[in-house]
Order: sequence, then structure tokens, then C-alpha cells
Amino acid sequence: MRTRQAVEVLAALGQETRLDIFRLLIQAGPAGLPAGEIASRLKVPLATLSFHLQHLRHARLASSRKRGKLVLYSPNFATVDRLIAYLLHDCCGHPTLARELCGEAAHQPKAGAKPGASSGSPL
Amino acid sequence: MRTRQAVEVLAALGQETRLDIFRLLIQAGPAGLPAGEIASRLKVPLATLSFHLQHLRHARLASSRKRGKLVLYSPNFATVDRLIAYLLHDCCGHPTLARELCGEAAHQPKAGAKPGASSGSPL
DNA sequence: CTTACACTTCTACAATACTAGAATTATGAG
DNA sequence: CTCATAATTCTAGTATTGTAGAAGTGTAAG
Repeated sequence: MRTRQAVEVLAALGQETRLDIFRLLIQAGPAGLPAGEIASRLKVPLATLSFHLQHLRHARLASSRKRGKLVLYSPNFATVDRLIAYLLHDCCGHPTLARELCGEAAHQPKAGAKPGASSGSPL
Repeated sequence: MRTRQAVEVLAALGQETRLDIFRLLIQAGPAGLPAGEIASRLKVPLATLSFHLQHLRHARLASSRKRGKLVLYSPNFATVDRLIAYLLHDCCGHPTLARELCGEAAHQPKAGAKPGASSGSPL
């Protein structure tokens, strides 16, 4: 994944309504959800929803297919996958640092998150 | 990491100039870089840079400390860490799906990234 | 063909974000 | 203290993004 694409995906998810939509899609799984269903669940006007869905499609975070008169949207896990790979690459692809991030932190969010391990920020 | 924070971090990185800045910081490592150095390397006016640095700081992607009359900025790996954890959680925290995403993809960006493993999108 | 339904595109407005020159603050040297 | 340097804040202009009603498109039933 190139930087330009990463920016697009990050920006697509960096908006509350769209992240909400995406989360809903993730929960729904590959079966997908019709646009109207998403709109009513999130209480977003259809026009607004459509705007955001196009955004997600453009960033390849979602894809759509027609089923009768419904349009089903489903999530593209692969894009998140690639985004994470990009972030890890970008973080770990430098000289000597943050080996730990590549080795431990990524797939065990709960267990070994000792403060001060990967940086010293007071978050 | 809550959704609101995730949106903030995603939005912070979802902007080309800021992602460039962050990449530079990552490359520089914990030693950090003075603002002016970043500005001249990226050929961004100082005022513009400062604007984006505040943004990154607010999202806790960078932190700053003074060293003489320089202000050194360094990356917060932990925040990326948390973002990735959030994405994985959000993706994998649903019933039965995407177990693979949690198990494989996250921490080995180079090795086993076989196409079609987690989905079939033609990105 | 007509109607109903599902969704998208059009349109216009509001809000937010980006950019960067100019002014300001803070630090250190002479 | 004065000057130079480093960086931030002020300010204002421009651009982009988000919102949502209204109109349009496509599909399936009556």
C-alpha cells in the first residue's frame, strides 16, 4: 500500500459517521447490509449515508452488490489488513527501533501493554 | 481506545502532510527532530508545519520537548499501537469472522501476506 | 403502464480544515 | 540589553468536507 492510498483509507475512517458505518458493516460480516438498514440503524438520512458509502467504496473499505432492489454493502477486511501492514511497515521499517511493536504489541492489545514499553508518552 | 479517540488519530494520519511528518518522526526515532528541521526537509512553511504538529500532538501521535532553543518532536509509537489494536479489535470483535486477521496478518507484514487470505478484494 | 420502494445524484448551504504571511514569544549569544 | 534564531500564535483567505432536502434512476410488483 502506498502512502497516497493509506491517506485515503485513514481519512475515510477518520470521520465519525463513516467509522460508525464501517463498524456496522464489520459486525454484519460478508453478508452485508442494505443501505436503508444502515441508514435507519444509525439514524442518518439516506442522502448523507450514500455520500459516506461512496467515500468508503472509493477507499475500498466497502463494496456493494445488488440483491433485488436492495443494495448490500459489505466490508473489505483486506483493506484494513493492508492499512495495518502499512502502519507496521512504516513504523518498523526504520533502522533499529520499535522492533517490539512488530514483535509484540500488534496482536496482543490487552496482555503485555506495559507503560513505557514502546514510548514514554503520558497518554 | 475509544471510537472518538480512534477517529481523531485516524483523521490526524489521514492527511498527506501530517502522514509525511509522522513518517519523518518515525524514521528519526525517539531522539526526535526539531520543528525547523522537519519544515526544511518537507519544504513546508513553519507556520503550516506548526499547525500540523499541534494536530499530531493533540492526537497524541507526537510529543515535544525543548532542548535549548529547539523544540524536538518525537513519535508516540504507543498511539499507533493502540490504533492498530482498536482496528483489530473492531474487526475481530464480531461473532465468528476474520479470525485470520487477528491471528496472522497483523504482525508479519512481509512474510505471509498471501493474496486472498483475508478477503478477495482487487486493491 | 402505474405505483411503490430503494437508493443515488443533484444542489446548495454550513462547517471545518488547510495554508501561509505577519506578529509574537522564548531562548541563547555577544 | 540587543540581536539573531527557533518556534508558536494570530489572522485571513481558500479549499475541502459534511449535511440533507429535492429530484432522478432503477427495480419489482399490481
